[in-house]
Amino acid sequence: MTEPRWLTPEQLCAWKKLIAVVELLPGTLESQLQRDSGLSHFEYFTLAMLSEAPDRTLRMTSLAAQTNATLARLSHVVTRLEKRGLVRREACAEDRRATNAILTPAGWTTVEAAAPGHVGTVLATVIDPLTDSDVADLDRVMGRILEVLDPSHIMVGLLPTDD
Amino acid sequence: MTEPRWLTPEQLCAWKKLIAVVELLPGTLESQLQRDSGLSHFEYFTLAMLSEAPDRTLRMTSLAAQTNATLARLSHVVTRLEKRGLVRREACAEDRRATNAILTPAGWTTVEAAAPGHVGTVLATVIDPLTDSDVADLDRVMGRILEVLDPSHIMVGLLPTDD
DNA sequence: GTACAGTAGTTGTAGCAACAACCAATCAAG
DNA sequence: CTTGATTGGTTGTTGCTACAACTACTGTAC
Repeated sequence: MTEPRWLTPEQLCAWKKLIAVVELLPGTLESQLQRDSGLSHFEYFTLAMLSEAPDRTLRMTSLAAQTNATLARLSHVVTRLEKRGLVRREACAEDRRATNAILTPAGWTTVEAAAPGHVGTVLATVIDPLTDSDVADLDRVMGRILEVLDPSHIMVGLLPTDD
Repeated sequence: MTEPRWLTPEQLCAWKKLIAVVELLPGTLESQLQRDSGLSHFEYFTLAMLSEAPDRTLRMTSLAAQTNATLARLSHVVTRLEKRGLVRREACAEDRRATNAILTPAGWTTVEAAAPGHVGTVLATVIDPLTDSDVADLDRVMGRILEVLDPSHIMVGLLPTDD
């Protein structure tokens, strides 16, 4: 085995901060959504993706890709959302293997109601502490990391538009 | 209800990238550690904290603080690590309510063996894609976000030193 | 048309984390 | 010393995710 590389003090310091954010941020978002809207972040995200889709409808496979989930995980989650009346399933006419997930009116109401609180949390925890130039740096640095983590750029559309 | 604030396009773009990193990075670290060392990231982190502590010993409460875990979660994890012979418990002499967690020799060997692979993954996914100036920006921006997420700076010591 | 590989999705199971209930030891007040 | 509050830690339950097995359908080759 070759002598392993190590991090410089500057790299270590930055790394520690990144890992701390990675550990703490999901919990913050999760608990706000859970408390204010009774949704996990993944559930919110799933509803949000559907709310932006044409006819508020997406194939399970494509919804799984947009939410960065496995089909199995998505299937379980959609089952729960279906039981709560926020989403319904429908057989796909063109390909009878396929299933469409459709946002119900109740689901639309739910995601519309949840969005402002969620965005408020994002603003408070991430955006407001940063200057415009910080935001630009964040964008650039995360972009470089993503080139490694997600070379095919599957993670794209997020958050619903307000309008 | 007041008109909710929204993100500017630049902010939204940076936010999307941050959230993508936050979603993808843990899985990458997790699977490397699981595959190469049979440890979850949290287990590795727990062992790493102990390996840096004086006498490789820490009170459960203080270990929980350093790993950003609840006492309940830590207790379960230490039980598992104890069954694997990587950690042992010992009643605390000064305060008989307290329990010390102690890294065993086998635990030390395990964390020493796991560290290079883990650090290699960190380098490959996060550090190497960045310039020195990117690293400095990352440090500054994450620092600002952490001021909100973790004002008391509990998350500090990480990763073992090589030596 | 039928055999076979690949695609779409569901479901069962096992393992881990969050939450809450719980026990034991300490500390402070009278 | 004994009551009550606090701290330190463990354990049981519940819910969610990963993994693997399975069904069902499609398309292609023969």
